[in-house]
Parts: sequence; structure tokens; C-alpha cells
Amino acid sequence: MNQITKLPIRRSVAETSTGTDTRAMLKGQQTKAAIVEAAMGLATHLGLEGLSIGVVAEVTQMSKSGVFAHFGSREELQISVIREYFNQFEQAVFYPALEAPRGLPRLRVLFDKWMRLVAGEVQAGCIFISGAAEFDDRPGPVRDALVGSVKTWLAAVNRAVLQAKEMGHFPANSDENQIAFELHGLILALHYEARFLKNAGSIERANKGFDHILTRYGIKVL
Amino acid sequence: MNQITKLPIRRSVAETSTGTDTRAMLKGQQTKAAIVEAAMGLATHLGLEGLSIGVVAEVTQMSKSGVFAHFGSREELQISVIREYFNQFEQAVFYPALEAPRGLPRLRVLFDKWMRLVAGEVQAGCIFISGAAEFDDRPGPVRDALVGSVKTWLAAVNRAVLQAKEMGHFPANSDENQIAFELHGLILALHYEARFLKNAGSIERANKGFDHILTRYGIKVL
DNA sequence: TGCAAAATAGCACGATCGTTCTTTTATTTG
DNA sequence: CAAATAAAAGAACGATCGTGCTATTTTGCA
Repeated sequence: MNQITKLPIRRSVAETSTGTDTRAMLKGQQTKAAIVEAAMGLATHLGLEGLSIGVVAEVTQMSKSGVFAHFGSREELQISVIREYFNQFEQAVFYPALEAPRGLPRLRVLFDKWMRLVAGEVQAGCIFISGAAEFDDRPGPVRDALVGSVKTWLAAVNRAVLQAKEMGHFPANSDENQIAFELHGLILALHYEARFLKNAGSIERANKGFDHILTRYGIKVL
Repeated sequence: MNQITKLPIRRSVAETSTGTDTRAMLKGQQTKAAIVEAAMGLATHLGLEGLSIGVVAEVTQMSKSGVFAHFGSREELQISVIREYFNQFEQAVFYPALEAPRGLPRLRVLFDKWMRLVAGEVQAGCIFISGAAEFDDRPGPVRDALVGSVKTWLAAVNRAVLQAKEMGHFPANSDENQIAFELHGLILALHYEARFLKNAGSIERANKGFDHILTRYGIKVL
């Protein structure tokens, strides 16, 4: 009995739900969601490669085969974690930014939420960053899923910068890709210094970096 | 028979040699160096955590126990790899920079060599970057060795920036730590986009980022 | 409430892991 | 060259890995 014959039954219910809405979720979907949640918690500490079905089973108080049955392979579990992380990333960073006015204000919120997620008031590593180091040399479906999620996100950042430029917040001759690149660098440096080196004050450094980019374009910083 | 009683015999010979100077190296030291070299090659692709004594043995055409005997533990092998990587990093980035005149010219060379190492004309990941993601949450001697090497290097970067400031290449009121932070961010973004996303042109982006930092301080870029 | 199907557990498999102990081979030294 | 010692191999250990197969339990629906 393979996945193709097994899956189509009762699909439509809560299939693409993002959060942890357990209402109207059949038992299987609930536990699957709980497993993914637990696995994500582990992955933010041990990395995606550090994930093992055994420890996930231990943490969720299930049997190895019980966990395994929901995914069919470890890779599929890893991919599920990536998808779930993407959803939570959207919730924590992207959607809040959408509520700010388009242009520079929105970019500010975006960057701010991004910083906070990555530097972790919640003490947990960013899978998009740790995963990049793990899978830069490992082809396969997990890498593909990771690259896909990351590119989607970085494209959103690019769009936010572009909008700011279109609204005249950045000069017309500025390069939005370059600005996005430099913002990404600030986030990565923040992640590196806060998470790995445990340097205090890294958020302020990244924030100053943001302001420095603005001042270079002659934008008054308050 | 533990390490303490085993090690002291014939130590002084080529103990702290950095390169691969096989002359005057006793057999044991040579093979040990060869093992570390091979292990480092693996680690730049699989990560330090991806290192296993089994595959190192395979690659070096030795037995597992033969490899193991040189280190006494996997952790000690990982630490040896970190040390060797630090040495090669010095050779490739730090020493060449020392030959350029102090101040901004030296900083330029430093950044340039750093970029080239990280973006990899040699296609290989930077252990200081991938290792940071792997060991940000894993206490122990390997993490300690990694943190030590990285801090030493970043301190050297800081010093280079500070010298440029002292020579008047940066304004007196500029913050050398902030500049070093932003440079680090550019390197990390370069590594991320070149190695993981396989984006072409990332080196030019990082280079432009460097220039942008200069222009912000009113420095004429050629 | 009973029946079908889904969800989970149990168990075993081959592989690989780091490590230990013993034996054999290579190398250095007197 | 021979004795001493270092270097390397061999074999085995307990653990854990992902995965497959079969049984049992739990769930949802007629």
C-alpha cells in the first residue's frame, strides 16, 4: 500500500492549514501536526540533519514506527518541518509587516521582526540559516524545499525594498537587489554573533547597520 | 595505557608545525597530518558534525582503528580539523593582507582574500560559518575550539579596521566594531548566496557593499 | 452498536556510529 | 642486525540510525 493509494482519502479537510487549528482535524492530522511541531522544536536546536525519528518519537511519547508512518521517510519529515517553519516565519515576520504602510515603514517593520526572530527572544536558531549551511552541498528534495522557501522569502524582501524605491523613499537610481543583499547580511551577522558568539548588543549593531544604509541614500534617520 | 603516558615520547620534533612539511616528520606525524587534511576536505562539504571516522578511514585508505588511534576521540579529530583550517585561513587571508600597507589598503586586501576564500574559487564551504550554525547550541570542547578560532580571526579584522581609523582613513568618530560587524555581514551574505543559493554575481554584491561602507564615511572610491 | 479503515505499536533487519582490546606490521634506535 | 617501541589493523561491543512488515488498538461512520 503506497502513499498514492493511501493519501487521497479524506484530504480536503484541513490540508493546507497553517496554524495548529485542531478543530475539525481528524486524529491523524492532529498527531501529525503535533509531531511536526515537536520536530521543528528539535530542528531549531540540532539542525535538520540532527533530526532523528527516534528522538522525535521519544519527545512525542510515540513509537518510532508510529511517527514514521505519518511521513514515509525521514526526508519527508524534514520537508514538513521546513514547510511549518515557513508558515510560522510568515506569521511572525511577513504578515505583521503588511499592516504597516507600504514603503520604508513596512520595510522597517519587516526588518525589525526578522531581527527578533533570528536573534531569538525565543532562544532558537533560524532553520533558513542553519539549513543553508547544512544543505549547500547536499542535493535532494530537502535542499529543494529549503531553497524554495528561502527564495520565496527573499523575494518578498526584495519586493518590499522595491516598493520603497517606487514610492520615492529610496532614490530612483538605487539598486533594490543590492539593498536587500546588505539587509540580509546584517541579519546573518546578527544571527552569527548573537547565537554563536553570544555577543550582547548585536541587535543594536544590526539596527545601526539598517540606519547606515538609509543615511547612505540621504535619508534622514529619526 | 592512556594518552598521558603515551604522548610525551618524542614530542618536540614537529609538534606545532602549521603546514605540511613532511621532512623531519616521523611517520606517525605524517599520516596524522594526512588524515587531518583529508578530514578537513570532508568537513568543508559535510560539516564538522558530518565527519565520521569511518569515512575518513575510507578516504585515507586506512582502518577505522588506525585513524582513531591518532586522536583518541572523534572530538579530538574535529578539533584538529578546526586548528588546521585556522592555519590555512591565516595563510590564505591574513598573511597576504599583512604585505599590504597598513590601514585601508590592508583592509581591502583582507576583505578581498576573505571573500575569495568564502565564495570559493575552491568549491568548499567555510568551516567558521557552517560550524557556527552547527555548534551554536552544542556546548563542549569542539564548540570552544571553534569559538576560539573565530574570535581570534574577528579580532584581527577589528584591529585592521581600527588601524585604518587611527591612520585617518576612517573618521575619528567612527565605530570600528560597527564597521567590522557590517563587513562580517557582507561576507556571510556572500557565503549564503554563493554557496547555498548558487547566485552568480554575489562577489560583486559584497564588493559593492564594501564600497558603500566607505562612501558613507565620505571616502572616495576609485 | 458493529464494521471497516485508519492510526499506532511491536519487532526485526542491515548499516553505521564511536570506542575498546588484542594482535600484527613498520619504524626507529642502540 | 636485533631489540624496543610506535603505528596500524582486526575484530567485536553496544547504541542508534532509517525502514519494512505484521499485529493491535483506536477511530469514524453506517
